[in-house]
Amino acid sequence: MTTPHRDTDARRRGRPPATNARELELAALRLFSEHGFDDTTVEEIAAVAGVSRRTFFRYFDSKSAALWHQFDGEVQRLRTAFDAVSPHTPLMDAIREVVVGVNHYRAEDVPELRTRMHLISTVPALQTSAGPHYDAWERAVSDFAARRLNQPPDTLYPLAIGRTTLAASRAAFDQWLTTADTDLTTYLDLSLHALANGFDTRTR
Amino acid sequence: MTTPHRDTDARRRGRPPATNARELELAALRLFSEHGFDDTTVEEIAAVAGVSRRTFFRYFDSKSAALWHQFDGEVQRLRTAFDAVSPHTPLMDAIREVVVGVNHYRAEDVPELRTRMHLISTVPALQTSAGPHYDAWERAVSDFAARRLNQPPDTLYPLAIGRTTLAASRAAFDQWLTTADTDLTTYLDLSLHALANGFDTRTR
DNA sequence: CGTCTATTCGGCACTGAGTGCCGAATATTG
DNA sequence: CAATATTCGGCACTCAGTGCCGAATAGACG
Repeated sequence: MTTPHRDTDARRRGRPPATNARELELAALRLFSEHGFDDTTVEEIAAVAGVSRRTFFRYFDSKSAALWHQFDGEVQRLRTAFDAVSPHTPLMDAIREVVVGVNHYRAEDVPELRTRMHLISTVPALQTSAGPHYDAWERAVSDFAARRLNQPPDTLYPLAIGRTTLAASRAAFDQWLTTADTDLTTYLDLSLHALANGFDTRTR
Repeated sequence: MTTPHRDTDARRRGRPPATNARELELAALRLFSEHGFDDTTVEEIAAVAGVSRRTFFRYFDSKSAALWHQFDGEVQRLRTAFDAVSPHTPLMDAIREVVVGVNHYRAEDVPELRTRMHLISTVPALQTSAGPHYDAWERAVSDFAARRLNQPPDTLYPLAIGRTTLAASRAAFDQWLTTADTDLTTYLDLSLHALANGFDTRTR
């Protein structure tokens, strides 16, 4: 991850930044939607934000990274939510509540979220870039599970719980994308309940 | 996926292929291990196999695709195994048995498998390319679950089952990679049992 | 105000992945 | 031997990503 310029502004010394990650992200999101990911060059994204190609790569490691900016932010919100959860809530319940809680979006943010997730789940070149971002998300869950189970995070159970939690959540996202207007959190809750039930078809 | 030259040989007409996907895969695997993925150029891989750079891209869509050749083959073996499973075996049991069954490897194939999986799970540029390959694997499971549940494959339950099955299997693979010599299938069986139990910590 | 220093920006040059195109090479068919 | 089918190699091109360096622009300090 690039850590170029701290967003927290108390007016620093040198030349002020001409843009920021968020602005570049929005420019990328717009162009990707209009012309497609492959037919958009970094040059064009940078131009929309009013900076040079070189500067784009100071904010993002790759062309696709711009789309993962918000997602990466969710990882941090996940971790803080896990830190705040009651130690008496059973493990899988705690995970479900945290994931669902982090995914409450304001109505005005939903269209952008839909656009981004639609791109991520349809454009092959973007699926291709998902790996490291998903890993970080999974690790947040694995670390929590590891603390609860009193095991190292890279052992079977914590690993499996982190990975399957993301897997179930992604299924919920995909389902949400193809439906008209059911709430995202409804699908997340459903999918994570199913996970905690071992997909027992009798209990549905 | 590139479909360049049918491997099934009954001696066709034109100029005979100078290499094949398997040979290129082995060349890539060796160079990636020795010099690292990033420090290996497609030019070098092609040279080891005795062909030109241009020809490499006739067999694989990308430099990383060479490493996924065997994995992609497993998807087909998964599908045929699912077709052969007894309709009376409960869903999650069937999935576990099929996945475990497909992952029995001959002892002489294990070193190559370890090398490949180690590269896949440690090199960022390779994690980055995993998405589409994982998707195909998941879809094989989702399609089976969909038939069993009598639902379309792109609905919540089949989707979630396909994705979480891969997630649990990958956790088992990772655990197997970090241990010395426990059998892979042992971990797979453990992880998929845990999945079917909803990671109920009381039953362990 | 003038100078120093910190920080970002823009441009240049370079490597390497991936692609389109076309003629050369090499096989079978008749 | 001629026709046809198929793969190969090479060239040229676009674009992502990176290292480097000087220019630009701000605050700090005399």
